Amino acid sequence: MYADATRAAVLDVATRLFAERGYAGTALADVAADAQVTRGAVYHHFSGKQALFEAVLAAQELELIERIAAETAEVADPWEAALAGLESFLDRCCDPTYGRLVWQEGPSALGWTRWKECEKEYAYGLVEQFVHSLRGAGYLRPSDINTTVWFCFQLLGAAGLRLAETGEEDKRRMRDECSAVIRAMLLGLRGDATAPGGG
Amino acid sequence: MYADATRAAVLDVATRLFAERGYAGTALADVAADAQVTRGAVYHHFSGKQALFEAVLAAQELELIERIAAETAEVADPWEAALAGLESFLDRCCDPTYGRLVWQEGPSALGWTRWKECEKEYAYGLVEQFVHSLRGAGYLRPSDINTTVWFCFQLLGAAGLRLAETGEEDKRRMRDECSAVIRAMLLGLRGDATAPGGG
DNA sequence: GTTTCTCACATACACCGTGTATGTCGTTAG
DNA sequence: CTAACGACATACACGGTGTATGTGAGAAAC
Repeated sequence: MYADATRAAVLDVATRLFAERGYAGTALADVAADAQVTRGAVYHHFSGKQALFEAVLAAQELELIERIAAETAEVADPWEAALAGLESFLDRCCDPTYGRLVWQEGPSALGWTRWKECEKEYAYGLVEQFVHSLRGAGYLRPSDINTTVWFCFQLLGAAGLRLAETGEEDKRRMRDECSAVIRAMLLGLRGDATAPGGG
Repeated sequence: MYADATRAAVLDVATRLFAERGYAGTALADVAADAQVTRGAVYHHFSGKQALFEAVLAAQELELIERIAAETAEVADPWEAALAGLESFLDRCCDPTYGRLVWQEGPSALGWTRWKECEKEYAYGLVEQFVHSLRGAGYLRPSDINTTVWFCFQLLGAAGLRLAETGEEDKRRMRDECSAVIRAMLLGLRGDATAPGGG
């Protein structure tokens, strides 16, 4: 019963190829060939190209939210928890495939609407939680919460993209620069304008 | 000599269809049909689908940067000029097609790299100018300027997307909410943390 | 133990969309 | 009058998705 292994191999190859060549630039024939099966096998396990991509995406996002949940669980203060989540996210984005798949290929491949639907389950939902808890703790100046969530989410996406296109040698530095700019912008959202350095 | 009229008609229809159905969802046959010509005419005036889209994009962006240049020319203070540019941009984004074409379909249609190349000429370049003048005037806390430009650019994109997906009846309110959140985030980038209300 | 059923794939094909090569018609220049 | 060129239309080749059908191995039924 090698079915699971086949499925995993297809998913693995698809992850790599979608990240390397993009969604449109990757034919299912290429995926099948690299996984050493035929297109028939791919269609047996996934209902189509888009479904395969969504599976790839889900795997990427699940890995992220588990990591973030683990690293923010012990932090009591919502603001500190959000910053911890940010750092965790930025670390994940240093993986070249993550940012490309989720932030770049995602909207392009699934279409704007469908992508956002998927994201609701993962990154977007996570940001929503953090922002709500920040507001609950009185950290945010009053403005429409959904709009705030949206801009925070896009801020993370901007970092993901930036890191995805940054060469391996500059990645560490870029990660820290992204962190600094995002932190500064987030401070702008606070009702109080005092900045506690970092951490 | 109806060549110019034909070209304009194709460009016009393409703008509408790309905005309504997306890049991938629009076949050149549909464009040709709506413009009451054949695909041959489309290929006569544009070298291909991507080139047609780039022409559509360029027209959208040119309209924007002219408007922004006009409305910010008389503002002396760089910070106020940037805010004036922001307002002008947000107004433009209330046109349902602009945000969708530039921020949503753009990267998807042209691919990440090519889109950014195109944007350098238009919106991205404009943001770059504003940020440089802000830094020149000492408004920005020291951090990597390119990263700052990038995040500001993406902040605008986030607003463009948000407004593109907002219904006509909520657009005015959403516009103002976007303005408020962006202004707050921008204040976070200032060296001084004092917020002069708005304006 | 042979038949049958189903799972996991492979093969073959129909359809759609792009791009390109070629054909046609009207206008203009010499 | 014809030769050339611009502005299209027509026809076709190619690549890619999705779907329908074929096949072989193993489990289940009897």
